[in-house]
Amino acid sequence: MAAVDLSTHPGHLARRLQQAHHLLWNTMVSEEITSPQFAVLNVLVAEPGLDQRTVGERVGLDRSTIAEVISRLIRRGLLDKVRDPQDGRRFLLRLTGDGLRTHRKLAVRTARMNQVFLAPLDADEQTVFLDLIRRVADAAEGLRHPAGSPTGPRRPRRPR
Amino acid sequence: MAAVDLSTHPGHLARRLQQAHHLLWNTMVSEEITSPQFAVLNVLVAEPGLDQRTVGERVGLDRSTIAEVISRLIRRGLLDKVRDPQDGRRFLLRLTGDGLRTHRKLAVRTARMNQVFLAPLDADEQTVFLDLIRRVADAAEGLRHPAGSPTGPRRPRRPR
DNA sequence: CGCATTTAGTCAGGGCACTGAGTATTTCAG
DNA sequence: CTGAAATACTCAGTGCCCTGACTAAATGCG
Repeated sequence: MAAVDLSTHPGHLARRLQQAHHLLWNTMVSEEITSPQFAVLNVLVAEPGLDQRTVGERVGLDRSTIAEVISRLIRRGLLDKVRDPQDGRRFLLRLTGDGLRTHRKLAVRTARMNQVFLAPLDADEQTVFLDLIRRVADAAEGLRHPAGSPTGPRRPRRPR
Repeated sequence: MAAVDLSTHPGHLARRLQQAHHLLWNTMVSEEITSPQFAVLNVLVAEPGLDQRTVGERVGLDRSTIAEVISRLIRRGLLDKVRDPQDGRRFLLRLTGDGLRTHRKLAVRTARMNQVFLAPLDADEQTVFLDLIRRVADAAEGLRHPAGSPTGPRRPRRPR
């Protein structure tokens, strides 16, 4: 019987943590707008007019996934997408009035939800918790793009 | 500009953590067998002959998701599913020889992967990390089934 | 016994997440 | 200027994850 204790496996715990968060989000924040969708709105509040790829980079989603999320937000009327006149490959993204209102409303609820979510930990532990997750996630992501500029403007590339 | 710093949001960090883990799993453990699939194999190593629902409960998956995961494992020939002669609703699950061998192989690699994943933290921090995640996830799950037995044998229920 | 309730599993539908292949546009070396 | 390479995006395919509606089997009260 070589079975392993899953509760010592960070991957398994990470999945359970995310599921727990998803559940709480649905009950305390919104059943319509998901957490990744909110993350996209949030990026565009700070930086209107970004293109899809960059938004995906900011929130940590690949090009395929960010395209789906964005199409749902557009369908809901929270976002607009227009061709970049300077670069015909890009689509520039901008919140609609509705998108901005939705973001404001959800931001409040999200803050409340985070408090409830972290309530089992005291203030010090909460800080440590976030810090440890960040360090592990950053390190693992770093294994993918070993060197390279940490997400620069991404304009020219030496063509060999 | 009421944008929020996502790096202080546990939900966002949890998602990034899981993505990072997924990536590392694919490169260090297996591209065929996923982490949830391994979790199912692992449960059945310790407790052969469980039914679907209970397996799902052990690994933290609802009945729909566990059904999909199990059907993939059966398709790969790692699992067998037979009707419970005692209870015609249930399917009893059991590893095949291939399933057992696969579990043994992956268990080794998983242990190595966990070390790499947690390498950015020192030994004490690793313990704290796992403990904090567990506490937050457990508490949030507890919000769903407010009272009730914590996953007992689930036999009789008082019928009002 | 007989029917309502509970329970195990399936199915449809929606959303997140990745890879790999393909299209259109831009950029740059020659 | 022209063709190769890079870039932004789309599409197909796979897998995880949930809810809600449904089917079939078991259970238990009356």
